[in-house]
Amino acid sequence: MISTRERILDAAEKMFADQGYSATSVRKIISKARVNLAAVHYHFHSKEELLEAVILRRAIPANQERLELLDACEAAAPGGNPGLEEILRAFLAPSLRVVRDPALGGVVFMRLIARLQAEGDLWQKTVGGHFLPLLDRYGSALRRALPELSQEELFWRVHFAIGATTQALRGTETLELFSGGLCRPTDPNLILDRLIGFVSAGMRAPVAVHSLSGGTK
Amino acid sequence: MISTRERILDAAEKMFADQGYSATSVRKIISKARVNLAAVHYHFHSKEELLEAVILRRAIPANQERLELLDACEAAAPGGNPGLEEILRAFLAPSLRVVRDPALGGVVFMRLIARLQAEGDLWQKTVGGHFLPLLDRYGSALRRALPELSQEELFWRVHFAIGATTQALRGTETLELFSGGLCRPTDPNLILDRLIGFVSAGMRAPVAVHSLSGGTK
DNA sequence: GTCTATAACTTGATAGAC
DNA sequence: GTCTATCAAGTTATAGAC
Repeated sequence: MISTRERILDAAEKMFADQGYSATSVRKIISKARVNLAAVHYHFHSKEELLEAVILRRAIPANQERLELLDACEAAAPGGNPGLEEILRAFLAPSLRVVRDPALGGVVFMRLIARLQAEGDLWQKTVGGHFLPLLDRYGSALRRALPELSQEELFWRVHFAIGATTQALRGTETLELFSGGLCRPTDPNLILDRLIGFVSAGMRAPVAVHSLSGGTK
Repeated sequence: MISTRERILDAAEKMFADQGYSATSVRKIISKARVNLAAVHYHFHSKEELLEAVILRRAIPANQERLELLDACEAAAPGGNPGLEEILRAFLAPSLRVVRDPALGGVVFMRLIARLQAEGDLWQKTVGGHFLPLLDRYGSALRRALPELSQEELFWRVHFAIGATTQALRGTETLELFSGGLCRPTDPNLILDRLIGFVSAGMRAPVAVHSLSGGTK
Protein backbone atom coordinates (compact mmCIF):
# COMPACT_ATOMS: atom_id res chain seq x y z
CA MET A 1 0.00 0.00 0.00
CA ILE A 2 1.35 3.38 -1.01
CA SER A 3 1.87 5.94 1.72
CA THR A 4 -0.50 8.85 2.13
CA ARG A 5 2.32 11.19 1.28
CA GLU A 6 3.03 9.49 -2.02
CA ARG A 7 -0.62 9.31 -2.93
CA ILE A 8 -0.91 13.04 -2.46
CA LEU A 9 2.18 13.67 -4.57
CA ASP A 10 0.89 11.42 -7.36
CA ALA A 11 -2.52 13.02 -7.47
CA ALA A 12 -1.11 16.53 -7.26
CA GLU A 13 1.37 15.86 -10.04
CA LYS A 14 -1.32 14.68 -12.39
CA MET A 15 -3.73 17.46 -11.61
CA PHE A 16 -1.19 20.29 -11.66
CA ALA A 17 -0.07 19.00 -15.04
CA ASP A 18 -3.57 18.69 -16.45
CA GLN A 19 -5.19 21.83 -15.14
CA GLY A 20 -2.38 24.07 -13.98
CA TYR A 21 -1.35 25.06 -10.50
CA SER A 22 -3.91 27.66 -9.58
CA ALA A 23 -6.82 25.92 -11.25
CA THR A 24 -6.17 22.87 -9.10
CA SER A 25 -7.51 23.21 -5.59
CA VAL A 26 -6.18 21.20 -2.70
CA ARG A 27 -9.64 19.73 -2.32
CA LYS A 28 -9.66 18.32 -5.83
CA ILE A 29 -6.32 16.75 -5.04
CA ILE A 30 -7.43 15.10 -1.84
CA SER A 31 -10.55 13.74 -3.44
CA LYS A 32 -8.51 12.11 -6.17
CA ALA A 33 -5.91 10.85 -3.72
CA ARG A 34 -8.63 9.62 -1.35
CA VAL A 35 -6.99 11.25 1.64
CA ASN A 36 -8.02 13.81 4.18
CA LEU A 37 -7.69 17.53 3.65
CA ALA A 38 -5.59 18.05 6.76
CA ALA A 39 -3.11 15.41 5.62
CA VAL A 40 -1.89 17.73 2.89
CA HIS A 41 -1.10 20.49 5.31
CA TYR A 42 0.41 18.05 7.75
CA HIS A 43 2.85 16.69 5.16
CA PHE A 44 3.53 19.77 3.07
CA HIS A 45 2.44 22.80 5.09
CA SER A 46 1.02 24.67 2.12
CA LYS A 47 -0.14 24.28 -1.45
CA GLU A 48 2.98 25.96 -2.80
CA GLU A 49 5.31 23.68 -0.87
CA LEU A 50 3.33 20.76 -2.19
CA LEU A 51 4.08 21.89 -5.72
CA GLU A 52 7.74 22.19 -4.88
CA ALA A 53 7.78 18.68 -3.44
CA VAL A 54 6.05 17.31 -6.53
CA ILE A 55 8.76 18.69 -8.74
CA LEU A 56 11.81 18.04 -6.63
CA ARG A 57 10.90 14.38 -6.22
CA ARG A 58 11.63 13.91 -9.91
CA ALA A 59 14.00 16.73 -10.71
CA ILE A 60 16.68 16.11 -8.12
CA PRO A 61 17.62 12.58 -9.20
CA ALA A 62 17.23 13.49 -12.88
CA ASN A 63 19.56 16.46 -12.57
CA GLN A 64 22.03 14.39 -10.62
CA GLU A 65 22.02 11.88 -13.46
CA ARG A 66 22.50 14.66 -16.00
CA LEU A 67 25.68 15.71 -14.28
CA GLU A 68 27.00 12.16 -14.12
CA LEU A 69 26.23 11.52 -17.77
CA LEU A 70 28.09 14.66 -18.76
CA ASP A 71 31.06 13.63 -16.63
CA ALA A 72 31.03 10.21 -18.26
CA CYS A 73 30.86 11.49 -21.79
CA GLU A 74 33.55 14.08 -21.17
CA ALA A 75 35.78 11.37 -19.72
CA ALA A 76 35.24 9.24 -22.82
CA ALA A 77 35.64 11.99 -25.40
CA PRO A 78 38.97 12.77 -27.06
CA GLY A 79 40.45 15.81 -25.31
CA GLY A 80 37.55 15.78 -22.88
CA ASN A 81 35.42 17.61 -25.42
CA PRO A 82 32.35 15.66 -26.44
CA GLY A 83 30.46 16.67 -29.56
CA LEU A 84 27.25 18.65 -29.62
CA GLU A 85 24.95 15.67 -30.13
CA GLU A 86 26.56 13.79 -27.27
CA ILE A 87 26.07 16.72 -24.92
CA LEU A 88 22.44 17.11 -25.92
CA ARG A 89 21.87 13.41 -25.47
CA ALA A 90 23.41 13.41 -22.02
CA PHE A 91 21.08 16.18 -20.98
CA LEU A 92 18.00 14.66 -22.52
CA ALA A 93 18.49 11.01 -21.61
CA PRO A 94 17.06 11.44 -18.10
CA SER A 95 14.05 13.26 -19.57
CA LEU A 96 13.59 10.37 -21.91
CA ARG A 97 13.64 7.89 -19.05
CA VAL A 98 11.04 9.94 -17.23
CA VAL A 99 8.82 10.04 -20.28
CA ARG A 100 9.08 6.31 -20.86
CA ASP A 101 8.40 5.30 -17.29
CA PRO A 102 5.06 6.19 -15.75
CA ALA A 103 6.57 5.35 -12.35
CA LEU A 104 8.91 8.29 -12.86
CA GLY A 105 6.08 10.59 -13.79
CA GLY A 106 5.87 9.85 -17.49
CA VAL A 107 4.60 12.47 -19.90
CA VAL A 108 2.51 13.84 -17.09
CA PHE A 109 5.55 15.17 -15.32
CA MET A 110 6.99 16.67 -18.49
CA ARG A 111 3.71 18.41 -19.14
CA LEU A 112 3.88 19.89 -15.68
CA ILE A 113 7.39 21.13 -16.28
CA ALA A 114 6.37 22.68 -19.58
CA ARG A 115 3.50 24.43 -17.91
CA LEU A 116 5.54 25.82 -15.08
CA GLN A 117 8.25 26.92 -17.42
CA ALA A 118 5.71 28.99 -19.33
CA GLU A 119 4.54 30.54 -16.08
CA GLY A 120 7.93 31.96 -15.20
CA ASP A 121 7.13 33.30 -11.77
CA LEU A 122 6.17 29.93 -10.27
CA TRP A 123 9.08 28.29 -12.05
CA GLN A 124 11.61 30.53 -10.42
CA LYS A 125 10.02 30.26 -7.01
CA THR A 126 9.94 26.48 -7.08
CA VAL A 127 12.68 24.97 -9.17
CA GLY A 128 14.52 27.52 -11.24
CA GLY A 129 17.40 27.49 -8.78
CA HIS A 130 17.85 23.75 -8.97
CA PHE A 131 18.74 24.01 -12.64
CA LEU A 132 21.37 26.70 -12.36
CA PRO A 133 24.34 24.46 -11.41
CA LEU A 134 23.48 22.28 -14.40
CA LEU A 135 23.58 25.30 -16.62
CA ASP A 136 27.14 26.04 -15.63
CA ARG A 137 28.49 22.63 -16.48
CA TYR A 138 26.51 22.16 -19.67
CA GLY A 139 27.17 25.73 -20.73
CA SER A 140 30.91 25.26 -20.69
CA ALA A 141 30.68 21.93 -22.49
CA LEU A 142 28.60 23.60 -25.19
CA ARG A 143 31.05 26.45 -25.50
CA ARG A 144 33.82 23.99 -26.23
CA ALA A 145 31.67 22.09 -28.71
CA LEU A 146 30.71 25.28 -30.56
CA PRO A 147 33.77 27.52 -30.26
CA GLU A 148 32.79 29.61 -33.27
CA LEU A 149 29.81 31.05 -31.42
CA SER A 150 30.11 34.10 -29.21
CA GLN A 151 28.93 33.65 -25.66
CA GLU A 152 25.87 35.75 -26.39
CA GLU A 153 24.98 33.92 -29.57
CA LEU A 154 25.28 30.62 -27.73
CA PHE A 155 22.89 31.72 -25.00
CA TRP A 156 20.30 32.73 -27.54
CA ARG A 157 20.50 29.38 -29.23
CA VAL A 158 20.24 27.53 -25.96
CA HIS A 159 17.16 29.60 -25.30
CA PHE A 160 15.55 28.54 -28.57
CA ALA A 161 16.62 24.95 -27.95
CA ILE A 162 14.90 24.94 -24.59
CA GLY A 163 11.72 26.04 -26.34
CA ALA A 164 11.90 23.27 -28.91
CA THR A 165 12.67 20.71 -26.22
CA THR A 166 9.82 21.78 -24.01
CA GLN A 167 7.47 21.53 -26.94
CA ALA A 168 8.78 18.08 -27.82
CA LEU A 169 8.52 16.62 -24.35
CA ARG A 170 5.22 18.14 -23.42
CA GLY A 171 3.29 15.52 -25.28
CA THR A 172 1.91 15.26 -28.72
CA GLU A 173 -1.76 16.15 -28.40
CA THR A 174 -1.39 19.45 -30.23
CA LEU A 175 0.77 17.89 -32.90
CA GLU A 176 -1.64 15.00 -33.38
CA LEU A 177 -4.45 17.49 -33.76
CA PHE A 178 -2.86 19.72 -36.35
CA SER A 179 -1.23 16.89 -38.26
CA GLY A 180 -4.66 15.32 -38.60
CA GLY A 181 -3.53 12.24 -36.70
CA LEU A 182 -0.52 11.67 -38.94
CA CYS A 183 1.95 12.20 -36.09
CA ARG A 184 1.16 9.91 -33.20
CA PRO A 185 2.98 9.26 -29.94
CA THR A 186 5.42 6.70 -31.19
CA ASP A 187 8.54 5.52 -29.46
CA PRO A 188 9.94 8.39 -27.37
CA ASN A 189 13.37 7.37 -28.64
CA LEU A 190 12.31 8.43 -32.10
CA ILE A 191 11.04 11.75 -30.86
CA LEU A 192 14.36 12.32 -29.13
CA ASP A 193 16.29 11.51 -32.31
CA ARG A 194 14.24 13.98 -34.27
CA LEU A 195 14.59 16.62 -31.60
CA ILE A 196 18.34 16.24 -31.39
CA GLY A 197 18.56 16.45 -35.17
CA PHE A 198 16.57 19.66 -35.20
CA VAL A 199 18.27 21.31 -32.28
CA SER A 200 21.83 20.44 -33.22
CA ALA A 201 21.28 21.78 -36.73
CA GLY A 202 19.81 24.95 -35.28
CA MET A 203 22.71 25.42 -32.93
CA ARG A 204 25.19 24.96 -35.75
CA ALA A 205 23.44 27.45 -38.03
CA PRO A 206 25.78 29.95 -39.66
CA VAL A 207 25.99 33.13 -37.63
CA ALA A 208 23.76 35.68 -39.30
CA VAL A 209 25.19 38.99 -40.37
CA HIS A 210 22.60 41.33 -39.03
CA SER A 211 21.67 44.30 -41.10
CA LEU A 212 22.77 47.51 -39.44
CA SER A 213 19.53 49.40 -39.69
CA GLY A 214 17.05 46.63 -39.06
CA GLY A 215 15.43 44.27 -41.56
CA THR A 216 15.99 45.41 -45.15
CA LYS A 217 12.79 43.68 -46.19
CA MET B 1 -11.12 58.75 -22.99
CA ILE B 2 -10.89 55.02 -23.56
CA SER B 3 -14.12 53.07 -23.41
CA THR B 4 -14.93 50.88 -20.45
CA ARG B 5 -14.81 47.87 -22.69
CA GLU B 6 -11.29 48.63 -23.87
CA ARG B 7 -10.07 49.36 -20.39
CA ILE B 8 -11.28 45.96 -19.28
CA LEU B 9 -9.60 44.27 -22.21
CA ASP B 10 -6.30 46.06 -21.54
CA ALA B 11 -6.26 45.21 -17.86
CA ALA B 12 -7.30 41.62 -18.46
CA GLU B 13 -4.64 41.13 -21.11
CA LYS B 14 -1.90 42.30 -18.82
CA MET B 15 -3.05 40.33 -15.82
CA PHE B 16 -3.79 37.10 -17.68
CA ALA B 17 -0.31 37.34 -19.17
CA ASP B 18 1.38 38.06 -15.86
CA GLN B 19 -0.41 35.68 -13.56
CA GLY B 20 -2.23 33.23 -15.77
CA TYR B 21 -5.92 32.84 -16.45
CA SER B 22 -7.14 31.09 -13.36
CA ALA B 23 -4.92 32.97 -10.95
CA THR B 24 -6.44 36.22 -12.17
CA SER B 25 -9.81 36.94 -10.67
CA VAL B 26 -12.34 39.20 -12.33
CA ARG B 27 -12.15 41.38 -9.26
CA LYS B 28 -8.44 41.98 -9.67
CA ILE B 29 -9.11 42.98 -13.26
CA ILE B 30 -11.81 45.49 -12.42
CA SER B 31 -9.72 47.08 -9.73
CA LYS B 32 -6.87 47.60 -12.18
CA ALA B 33 -9.22 48.81 -14.91
CA ARG B 34 -11.06 51.07 -12.45
CA VAL B 35 -14.45 49.83 -13.58
CA ASN B 36 -17.37 48.15 -11.93
CA LEU B 37 -17.62 44.41 -11.45
CA ALA B 38 -20.93 44.16 -13.27
CA ALA B 39 -19.47 45.91 -16.32
CA VAL B 40 -17.39 42.84 -17.09
CA HIS B 41 -20.38 40.58 -17.16
CA TYR B 42 -22.36 43.12 -19.08
CA HIS B 43 -19.77 43.38 -21.86
CA PHE B 44 -18.41 39.83 -21.93
CA HIS B 45 -20.93 37.60 -20.14
CA SER B 46 -18.29 35.46 -18.47
CA LYS B 47 -14.64 35.30 -17.56
CA GLU B 48 -13.94 32.78 -20.26
CA GLU B 49 -15.53 34.90 -22.97
CA LEU B 50 -13.46 37.80 -21.71
CA LEU B 51 -10.31 35.79 -22.31
CA GLU B 52 -11.49 34.93 -25.78
CA ALA B 53 -12.16 38.59 -26.55
CA VAL B 54 -8.73 39.57 -25.24
CA ILE B 55 -7.08 37.21 -27.66
CA LEU B 56 -9.23 37.67 -30.72
CA ARG B 57 -8.80 41.44 -30.61
CA ARG B 58 -5.14 40.90 -31.54
CA ALA B 59 -5.14 37.54 -33.26
CA ILE B 60 -7.75 38.16 -35.94
CA PRO B 61 -6.01 41.10 -37.64
CA ALA B 62 -2.58 39.49 -37.18
CA ASN B 63 -3.68 36.24 -38.79
CA GLN B 64 -5.32 38.14 -41.60
CA GLU B 65 -2.04 39.89 -42.23
CA ARG B 66 -0.18 36.58 -42.16
CA LEU B 67 -2.33 35.29 -44.99
CA GLU B 68 -1.85 38.44 -47.03
CA LEU B 69 1.91 38.40 -46.54
CA LEU B 70 2.08 34.81 -47.69
CA ASP B 71 -0.01 35.65 -50.75
CA ALA B 72 2.30 38.52 -51.52
CA CYS B 73 5.48 36.56 -51.16
CA GLU B 74 4.12 33.67 -53.21
CA ALA B 75 3.12 36.11 -55.95
CA ALA B 76 6.62 37.56 -55.98
CA ALA B 77 8.53 34.28 -55.84
CA PRO B 78 9.74 32.48 -58.96
CA GLY B 79 7.28 29.66 -59.69
CA GLY B 80 5.14 30.84 -56.79
CA ASN B 81 7.39 28.97 -54.38
CA PRO B 82 9.04 31.24 -51.86
CA GLY B 83 12.02 29.99 -49.88
CA LEU B 84 11.89 28.75 -46.32
CA GLU B 85 13.19 31.95 -44.77
CA GLU B 86 10.68 34.05 -46.66
CA ILE B 87 7.81 31.89 -45.45
CA LEU B 88 8.99 32.06 -41.86
CA ARG B 89 9.38 35.79 -42.12
CA ALA B 90 5.87 36.23 -43.51
CA PHE B 91 4.47 34.31 -40.60
CA LEU B 92 6.52 36.06 -37.97
CA ALA B 93 6.37 39.64 -39.23
CA PRO B 94 2.97 40.30 -37.62
CA SER B 95 4.24 38.86 -34.33
CA LEU B 96 7.17 41.20 -34.58
CA ARG B 97 4.89 44.18 -35.10
CA VAL B 98 2.88 43.18 -32.06
CA VAL B 99 6.01 42.85 -29.95
CA ARG B 100 7.32 46.22 -31.06
CA ASP B 101 4.11 48.12 -30.53
CA PRO B 102 2.68 48.31 -27.01
CA ALA B 103 -0.56 49.55 -28.56
CA LEU B 104 -0.87 46.14 -30.21
CA GLY B 105 -0.24 44.35 -26.96
CA GLY B 106 3.54 44.26 -27.05
CA VAL B 107 5.43 41.51 -25.30
CA VAL B 108 2.56 41.26 -22.88
CA PHE B 109 0.33 39.76 -25.50
CA MET B 110 2.99 37.33 -26.67
CA ARG B 111 3.52 36.22 -23.10
CA LEU B 112 -0.17 35.53 -22.84
CA ILE B 113 -0.12 33.49 -26.02
CA ALA B 114 2.85 31.50 -24.78
CA ARG B 115 1.10 30.77 -21.55
CA LEU B 116 -2.12 29.66 -23.16
CA GLN B 117 -0.26 27.55 -25.62
CA ALA B 118 1.34 25.67 -22.75
CA GLU B 119 -2.04 25.14 -21.18
CA GLY B 120 -3.47 23.26 -24.15
CA ASP B 121 -7.03 22.94 -22.97
CA LEU B 122 -7.70 26.68 -22.72
CA TRP B 123 -5.85 27.24 -25.96
CA GLN B 124 -8.10 24.97 -27.90
CA LYS B 125 -11.25 26.33 -26.31
CA THR B 126 -10.37 29.91 -27.04
CA VAL B 127 -8.24 30.33 -30.13
CA GLY B 128 -6.89 27.04 -31.43
CA GLY B 129 -9.51 27.03 -34.16
CA HIS B 130 -8.58 30.45 -35.43
CA PHE B 131 -5.12 29.21 -36.34
CA LEU B 132 -6.15 26.16 -38.31
CA PRO B 133 -6.85 27.90 -41.64
CA LEU B 134 -3.41 29.48 -41.39
CA LEU B 135 -1.88 26.08 -40.88
CA ASP B 136 -3.29 24.85 -44.17
CA ARG B 137 -1.85 27.64 -46.24
CA TYR B 138 1.52 27.78 -44.52
CA GLY B 139 1.75 24.00 -44.40
CA SER B 140 1.51 23.68 -48.15
CA ALA B 141 4.00 26.50 -48.70
CA LEU B 142 6.45 24.74 -46.40
CA ARG B 143 5.93 21.43 -48.18
CA ARG B 144 6.95 23.06 -51.43
CA ALA B 145 9.94 24.75 -49.83
CA LEU B 146 11.16 21.51 -48.26
CA PRO B 147 10.14 18.79 -50.73
CA GLU B 148 12.72 16.34 -49.42
CA LEU B 149 10.84 16.00 -46.12
CA SER B 150 8.01 13.54 -45.68
CA GLN B 151 4.75 15.00 -44.52
CA GLU B 152 5.26 13.47 -41.09
CA GLU B 153 8.82 14.70 -40.71
CA LEU B 154 7.69 18.18 -41.69
CA PHE B 155 4.98 18.24 -39.04
CA TRP B 156 7.45 17.26 -36.36
CA ARG B 157 9.80 20.02 -37.35
CA VAL B 158 7.01 22.58 -37.40
CA HIS B 159 6.17 21.38 -33.92
CA PHE B 160 9.71 22.01 -32.69
CA ALA B 161 9.77 25.33 -34.51
CA ILE B 162 6.64 26.44 -32.72
CA GLY B 163 8.36 25.68 -29.44
CA ALA B 164 11.43 27.72 -30.30
CA THR B 165 9.27 30.58 -31.53
CA THR B 166 7.11 30.65 -28.46
CA GLN B 167 10.21 30.73 -26.32
CA ALA B 168 11.70 33.54 -28.38
CA LEU B 169 8.64 35.76 -28.35
CA ARG B 170 7.67 35.21 -24.77
CA GLY B 171 10.17 37.69 -23.50
CA THR B 172 13.69 37.45 -22.34
CA GLU B 173 13.49 37.46 -18.54
CA THR B 174 14.57 33.84 -18.23
CA LEU B 175 17.32 34.28 -20.77
CA GLU B 176 18.56 37.43 -19.07
CA LEU B 177 18.65 35.59 -15.80
CA PHE B 178 20.59 32.57 -16.92
CA SER B 179 22.91 34.48 -19.20
CA GLY B 180 23.83 36.64 -16.22
CA GLY B 181 22.55 39.74 -17.98
CA LEU B 182 24.59 39.17 -21.10
CA CYS B 183 21.53 38.77 -23.30
CA ARG B 184 19.24 41.73 -22.93
CA PRO B 185 16.08 42.70 -24.76
CA THR B 186 17.64 44.38 -27.75
CA ASP B 187 15.96 45.20 -31.01
CA PRO B 188 13.21 42.63 -31.65
CA ASN B 189 14.39 42.59 -35.26
CA LEU B 190 17.61 41.06 -34.10
CA ILE B 191 15.81 38.41 -32.09
CA LEU B 192 13.76 37.58 -35.14
CA ASP B 193 16.85 37.24 -37.30
CA ARG B 194 18.41 34.87 -34.81
CA LEU B 195 15.24 32.88 -34.48
CA ILE B 196 14.82 32.51 -38.22
CA GLY B 197 18.44 31.42 -38.51
CA PHE B 198 17.96 28.78 -35.86
CA VAL B 199 14.63 27.48 -37.07
CA SER B 200 15.46 27.37 -40.75
CA ALA B 201 18.64 25.43 -40.02
CA GLY B 202 16.67 23.03 -37.84
CA MET B 203 14.05 22.50 -40.50
CA ARG B 204 16.69 21.80 -43.11
CA ALA B 205 18.54 19.29 -40.92
CA PRO B 206 19.42 16.04 -42.69
CA VAL B 207 16.75 13.43 -42.14
CA ALA B 208 18.02 11.10 -39.43
CA VAL B 209 18.23 7.41 -40.13
CA HIS B 210 16.63 6.02 -37.03
CA SER B 211 18.05 2.88 -35.56
CA LEU B 212 15.66 -0.02 -35.92
CA SER B 213 15.71 -1.21 -32.35
CA GLY B 214 15.91 2.07 -30.48
CA GLY B 215 18.96 4.08 -29.55
CA THR B 216 22.14 2.02 -29.90
CA LYS B 217 23.81 4.63 -27.74
C1' DG C 1 -0.56 10.55 11.64
C1' DT C 2 -5.26 10.97 10.71
C1' DC C 3 -9.58 12.88 11.27
C1' DT C 4 -13.84 16.50 11.88
C1' DA C 5 -15.21 20.98 12.23
C1' DT C 6 -14.86 25.48 11.22
C1' DA C 7 -12.77 29.99 10.64
C1' DA C 8 -11.91 33.62 7.44
C1' DC C 9 -11.98 34.86 2.95
C1' DT C 10 -12.35 34.88 -2.32
C1' DT C 11 -14.54 33.25 -6.22
C1' DG C 12 -17.84 33.92 -10.66
C1' DA C 13 -22.21 35.42 -11.50
C1' DT C 14 -26.81 37.90 -11.18
C1' DA C 15 -30.93 40.74 -9.76
C1' DG C 16 -32.66 45.00 -9.84
C1' DA C 17 -32.35 50.17 -8.90
C1' DC C 18 -31.00 54.20 -11.47
C1' DG D 1 -24.65 51.27 -19.59
C1' DT D 2 -23.42 51.64 -14.98
C1' DC D 3 -23.98 50.88 -10.29
C1' DT D 4 -24.82 48.42 -5.30
C1' DA D 5 -25.98 44.52 -2.94
C1' DT D 6 -25.97 39.90 -2.49
C1' DC D 7 -25.86 34.85 -3.49
C1' DA D 8 -24.11 30.27 -3.41
C1' DA D 9 -20.13 27.91 -3.81
C1' DG D 10 -15.52 27.18 -3.33
C1' DT D 11 -10.87 28.58 -1.42
C1' DT D 12 -6.52 27.88 1.90
C1' DA D 13 -5.49 26.99 6.29
C1' DT D 14 -5.83 25.71 11.28
C1' DA D 15 -7.42 24.09 15.96
C1' DG D 16 -8.11 20.31 18.56
C1' DA D 17 -10.12 15.47 19.33
C1' DC D 18 -8.62 10.76 18.74
